[in-house]
Amino acid sequence: MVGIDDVARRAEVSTATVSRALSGRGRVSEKTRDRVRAAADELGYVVSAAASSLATGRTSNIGVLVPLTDMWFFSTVLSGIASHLSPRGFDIALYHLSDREAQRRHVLETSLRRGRIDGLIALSVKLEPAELDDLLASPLPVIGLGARTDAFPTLRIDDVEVARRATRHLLELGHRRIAHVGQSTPEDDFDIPTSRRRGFEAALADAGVRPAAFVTGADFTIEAGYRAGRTLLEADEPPTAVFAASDELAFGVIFAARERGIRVPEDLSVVGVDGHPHAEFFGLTTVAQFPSEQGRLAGAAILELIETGTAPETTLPFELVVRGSTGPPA
Amino acid sequence: MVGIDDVARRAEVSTATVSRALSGRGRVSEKTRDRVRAAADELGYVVSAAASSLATGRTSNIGVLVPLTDMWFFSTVLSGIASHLSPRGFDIALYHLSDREAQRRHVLETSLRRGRIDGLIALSVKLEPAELDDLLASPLPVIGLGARTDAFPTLRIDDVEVARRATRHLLELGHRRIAHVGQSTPEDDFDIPTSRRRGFEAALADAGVRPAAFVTGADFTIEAGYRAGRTLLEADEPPTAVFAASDELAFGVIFAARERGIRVPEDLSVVGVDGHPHAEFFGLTTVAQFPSEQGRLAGAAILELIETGTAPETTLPFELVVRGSTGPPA
DNA sequence: CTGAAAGCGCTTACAG
DNA sequence: CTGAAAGCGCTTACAG
Repeated sequence: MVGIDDVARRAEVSTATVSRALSGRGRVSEKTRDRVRAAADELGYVVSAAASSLATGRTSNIGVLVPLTDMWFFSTVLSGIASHLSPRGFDIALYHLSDREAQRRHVLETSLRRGRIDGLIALSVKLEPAELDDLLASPLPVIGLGARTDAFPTLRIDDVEVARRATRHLLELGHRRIAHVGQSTPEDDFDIPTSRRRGFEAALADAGVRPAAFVTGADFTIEAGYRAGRTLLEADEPPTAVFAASDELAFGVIFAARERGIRVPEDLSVVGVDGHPHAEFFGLTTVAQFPSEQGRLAGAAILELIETGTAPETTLPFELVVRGSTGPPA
Repeated sequence: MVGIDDVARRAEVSTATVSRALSGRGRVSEKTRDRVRAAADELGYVVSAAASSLATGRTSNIGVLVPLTDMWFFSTVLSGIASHLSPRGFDIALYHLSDREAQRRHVLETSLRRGRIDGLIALSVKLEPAELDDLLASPLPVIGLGARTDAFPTLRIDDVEVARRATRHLLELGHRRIAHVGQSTPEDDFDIPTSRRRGFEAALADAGVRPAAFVTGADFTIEAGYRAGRTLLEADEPPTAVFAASDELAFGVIFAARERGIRVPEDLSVVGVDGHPHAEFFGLTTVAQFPSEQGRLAGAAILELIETGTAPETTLPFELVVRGSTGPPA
């Protein structure tokens, strides 16, 4: 590997000058700078990440902590993050957080603490209090995206409002037997699925309508939606409308309906959340969010936090997109 | 940050002994080792990645080079890679490769050469010859997954065979007017879409059947499949069967058929490639591959390549899964 | 089995 | 504007 000494020799300057010329920090005459750059180019010199990082304490590397689920959403956010960070010279380190206790501890107590990253973006991650302490015990700047927490600045859509908006849409169409499909856990006020359920309940309460049914164990997959849909539609008095906590869930509900010969939207209206690229093809009414843009904003926020020490709490936009999967009840 | 000196002081040994005790390299008495470990635990000491990497030349970090497309496939492969590497103490660095020339050069000439990673997994990446030279000019071990190349060891399904299998299935059902939807580029013999087209053509040639139609500009998205489907089905003599180069494409074709009131499979049979989790819900017949397992194998292969200097060329398994989207022609 | 010391390849006060 | 030198925090021959 060609090192800084090779460049210094070729440009006939000291390594200190090479470092200054290439990094842009410190004064270097234009003439010298050009000579150094030329030498570096000719030799194909690239600064060693480890050496530079050891000397400066900075890594030009941002970690992204992701749960293992909801592939479309996270990969879209990731590409948004990359599109902001990559042009600014930052690399991305990916940290998966599984459900396995030991694996999670290892990531939080070891992987994230090796000093490999300058900051962390935590995507919709739900951490136990002890895990949160682990994370906060390190001096690592952290930006959250999605889940609510007071522990670090977070970008998020207002999930309660999102759910309210979707549910109100069904109410306005005249529905009164409305079910919800999601993954809320009653003990936890802070996670995304539970906020969406609360918004659903709040919208119904405002209208003086009682929820027709809940399916709450459903993680955000098409399979879970399908199972939930079957359960709901087999009931004696099935709902005329379903608010699903994600588009994938909604797709599953639609498949379950189709299988039973229940027409959408004539017999059953379905609304989701996300703005998944497939939603258009399903004709799915949904509350769209914008994960790619969210990723860009998260990239900007972590750089700001690193540089200035603070970053604002940000509420992200969403938008009801009405398509053919919702209509008035029969 | 607590450093190796703090641990050495607390355990009353030298830093050399701390290093040996914690890394497991070199002889250390059991008693000393326990004392060092206890001290490290109490202090919450984690080895600095930069310092360790500078001293050893190893990073415990593997790069993954991904194109920006086909989210489901790549995120599934990624999680397979993580599931192999993470328990072995390796982190993952993500490198996006866009279509932008300047961005690509930067990744290949700079990002990948900072010495940040011990090896690279290149996912279905199609590189220009000059780009390939860039990549090979560095001493970085590389494993390919997907695209064929002689430049480094590659794990791949035999895409020609995959396409043959799918097409033969349609022929065996009795179809003779069969179209193909994909993204092949006639100039390039080595990429995945073109191999799939060749397999399609070969299977038809074996049966003495002429292709009904091609749509070749279609990247592997549901949108492209929808557009291709419309084009094919508007023709004077539409095909009775379609082989789509990916499941997402196939979904799009199915939506296009549904929109025109063309029944699947009575009026149109559709077969895809991938084994996408939605395929089951569409009742899509497909040639399934196993991206999560592919990721695990790629993780194992790159570690083997780093350790031994060689890794075998590997052909990955696939499997025709017959569902309701294919049947005999009317 | 253990320690003192050199060295990994940069960056950056400090002098000039 | 430029250079000599210390230092970033580890690892690892080399001695003992």
